Amino acid sequence: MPEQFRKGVLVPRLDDVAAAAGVARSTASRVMSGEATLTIREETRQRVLDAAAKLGYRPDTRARALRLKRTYALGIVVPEIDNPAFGTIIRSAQKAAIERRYSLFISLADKDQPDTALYRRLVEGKGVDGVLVTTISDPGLVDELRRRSIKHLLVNRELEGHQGSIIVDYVEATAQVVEHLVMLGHRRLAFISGPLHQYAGQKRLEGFTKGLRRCGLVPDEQLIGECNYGWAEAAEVFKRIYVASAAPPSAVCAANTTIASGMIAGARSIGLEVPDELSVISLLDSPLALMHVPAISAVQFPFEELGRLAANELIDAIENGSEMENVRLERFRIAERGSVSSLR
Amino acid sequence: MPEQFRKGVLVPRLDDVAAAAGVARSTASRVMSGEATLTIREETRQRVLDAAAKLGYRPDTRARALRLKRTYALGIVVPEIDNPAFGTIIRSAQKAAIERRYSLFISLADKDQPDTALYRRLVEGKGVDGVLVTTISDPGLVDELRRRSIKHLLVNRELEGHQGSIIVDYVEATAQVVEHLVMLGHRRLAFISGPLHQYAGQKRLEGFTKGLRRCGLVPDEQLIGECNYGWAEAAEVFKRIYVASAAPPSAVCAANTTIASGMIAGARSIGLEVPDELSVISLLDSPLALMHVPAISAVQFPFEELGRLAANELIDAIENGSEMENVRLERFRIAERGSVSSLR
DNA sequence: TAGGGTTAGGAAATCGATTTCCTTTTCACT
DNA sequence: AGTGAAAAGGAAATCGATTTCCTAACCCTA
Repeated sequence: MPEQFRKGVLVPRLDDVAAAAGVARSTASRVMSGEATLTIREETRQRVLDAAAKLGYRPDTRARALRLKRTYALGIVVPEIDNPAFGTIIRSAQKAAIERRYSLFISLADKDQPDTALYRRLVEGKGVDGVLVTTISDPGLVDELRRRSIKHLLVNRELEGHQGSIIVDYVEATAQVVEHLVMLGHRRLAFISGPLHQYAGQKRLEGFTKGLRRCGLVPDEQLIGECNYGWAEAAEVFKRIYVASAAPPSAVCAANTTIASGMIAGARSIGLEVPDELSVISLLDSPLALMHVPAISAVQFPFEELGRLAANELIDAIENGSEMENVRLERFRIAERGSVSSLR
Repeated sequence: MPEQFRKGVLVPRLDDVAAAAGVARSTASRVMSGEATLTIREETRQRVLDAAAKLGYRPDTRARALRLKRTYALGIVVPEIDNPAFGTIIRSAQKAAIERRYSLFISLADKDQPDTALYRRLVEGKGVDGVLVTTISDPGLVDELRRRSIKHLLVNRELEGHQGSIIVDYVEATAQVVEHLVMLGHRRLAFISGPLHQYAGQKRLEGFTKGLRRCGLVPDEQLIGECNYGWAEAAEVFKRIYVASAAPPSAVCAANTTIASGMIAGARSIGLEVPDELSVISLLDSPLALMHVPAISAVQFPFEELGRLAANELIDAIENGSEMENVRLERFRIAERGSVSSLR
C-alpha cells in the first residue's frame, strides 16, 4: 500500500525517483545534485532525470540542510520596512543572493519585540548560513551572532572594532553638501537631524561639522535641531530654530526627505519662500523629494550596489571562509533640483 | 577527542545535553520539547534543563523540521516592500505569528524574477508550513501552491473561485467616498486610478461607479484616468482630464496619496485652489497625506487587523486542518482632513 | 585470456531531533 | 513480603538527502 500512497497523495522523495528510474538512491542523488563525485552513464542520468520530472520531484531543503550543514539561505534583519533605503538594499541583496542560488529571508527587528523570528528560530537554530544586519540599535543581536560565530555582515552600519561591515559614506557626503552650499554663498547653515543617538544621525552631524570646518566656519549650536517624530515635528523644529536664532540660516540640511518636506512647510508657514529665501537640501534621497514644487535637492547613495556587494561578500565568506572586510563605498551624488539657490 | 571537540568548538547537540545530564537522548528530548508524552521526574527534568542552559543548547530547526514534517515557519510574498499598506500587513502578521511561536519570512516577488526565493526553496522544498500571498499578478504562484496542496491564504487579494482569502472592502469604501462627496454637493467627480489591470484598481473603479449609481449619477468616461507611473504622471493626467472635459470636475478621487499629491500639484499648476476650487480625496491613506497643506483626506483600512487575522487563520488551518474561509473586513474610516470642501 | 586500470553503481552510515516500543523501577495495597 | 499497576527512562527506528566505502562490470593491452 505504501507504494500507491506515495505516488498518489504525498510528495515524492528521492527514493521514489530512484525506484522509478530503477537505480539506487545514491545514484539518483548524484544525478540530482549535479556535483558529480562520480561519473554517471549518460543513459542512466537521463532515466533519473526523466523519472524526477515525471514525479515532479523537488529535494527537501530540510533534509539537505541537515546533511550538508548548509541551508543556502541568508537572513537580513531590518529595523523598518518602509524606509526606501532599506527597500533598495533588500531588493538588490535578494537579487544578488538568488543569482548565487541562495535565498534571502527578511525579518523585522521590531522594537517592542527584539526577540525576532530570525534571531530565535533561524540563527539559533542554524536556519541560515549568514546574516546581514542593518540595525545596531539592539547590540545584543550582534553580540550573540559573534558568540555563536555565525557569519554576519553589518550593512550601512559600523561598529567600533567590528570586522565585517559595508557602508556608504554619510560623513563625507554630508561634508561635501556643506561645502557645496558654502560655495553657493551660504554662510549660515542649519542642520536638522533625525534621532541623534542613532547611527545615521551621528554620522551626519559629524559630516556637517567637518564640512563647516573645512570651509573655515564654526558650527553654531543654535542652528542644530533634532527631529524624532517626522514631518509635523520638523516644521516646528525649523520654526523654533529660525525664530530663536540671532542671524537666521540661509540654508538647511535635513536628514531625510520627510524632514526636508516638513521644514519647507514650516518655512512657508512663516512666509519664507523656498528656495529664494531659504535653501533646503536633504541628506538622503527618496521619491518624496520629487513630490514637491520645487523638487528637493538630495544626496543619492549607491544603496543598490551596497545590497549587492553585501550579499556577495557574505556568501564569499560562507563559501571560502574568507575574512570579512570593512568596506566603504565612496560614491554618492548630489542631485540638484530646485530647492537650493545661489547667493552669488 | 570528539568529546573535547564537541564541547569546545562546535555547537552542542541534544546528545551532548543528555550526556551532561546523565540521561538518554530520548529523555533529554522529552524535557526540552516540553510536550510530555511521558512523565519525567522533577529532579531529572532539572538536571537536563541545567545541562542545556550550561551548554547553551538550542535545538536544530532543520532536524526538528525533518522529523516533525513541520517547520513552524510561514512565508509571505509581497510585490513591493515600500508600500505602506504592505508594511503594516507584514508587521502585524509577523507579530501575530511570533505570538503563536511561528516565524514569518518575507520574500519579494520581483517582477523580473518571478522565480522568487520563497517559491523555489521554501515552498517547493517544504521550508514553510504555509504562505500568505499578497499579489496575484503572477497567477502561477497560486496555481503551484494549490497543485502542491500547500496551505495558502490570499491577503488583500481575492480570486474567482478561490477558497481562502481575507480582504478589506475597497469596493464599498470607494462607493461611500463617492456618496460622501455627493452629499457635500459635488456632482462632477473624477477618478484617477493606479494601474487598472491590477486588483486594487479594478475594485476601486467598481466602487466608484457603484457609488455614483447609488446617487443616481452616471460615470463619465472623460473623468476617469489611469496613472501607472506615479506622481509626475498623475499631475499630467489630471491636467489633461481637467482641460479636456466639457464640465470640469469639482472633486477627484485618487487611488492613493502619491497620485493625490501629484494631482494637487497639477491642479495648482493650472491655478486651481485646493480645496476651494477642487476637492481631493485619496482612497488609501499613508503618511504622505499628512505632509501637505492642507492635509489630504483619505480612507483608512484596518490593515493591521488584516495582517493579524491572516496569520492566525493560516496557522489555524495548519494546526487544525480547518478549511480556510473568505473573509471581508468591512471596517474602514474616512479621515477628513483639509483637502475636501463642501459646496453647500 | 589473464591482469590492471577505469567506470558505474550499490549498501550503509550520517546529519540531529522525535517517538514508538519496550524494560526497569517505584509505589500502593493486601 | 508479594503482586500488579503506574511511573520513569532507555534503545532503536525514523524523517530525506548526501557521501564514503566498496564491489561489479567493462575495456584495453600484453
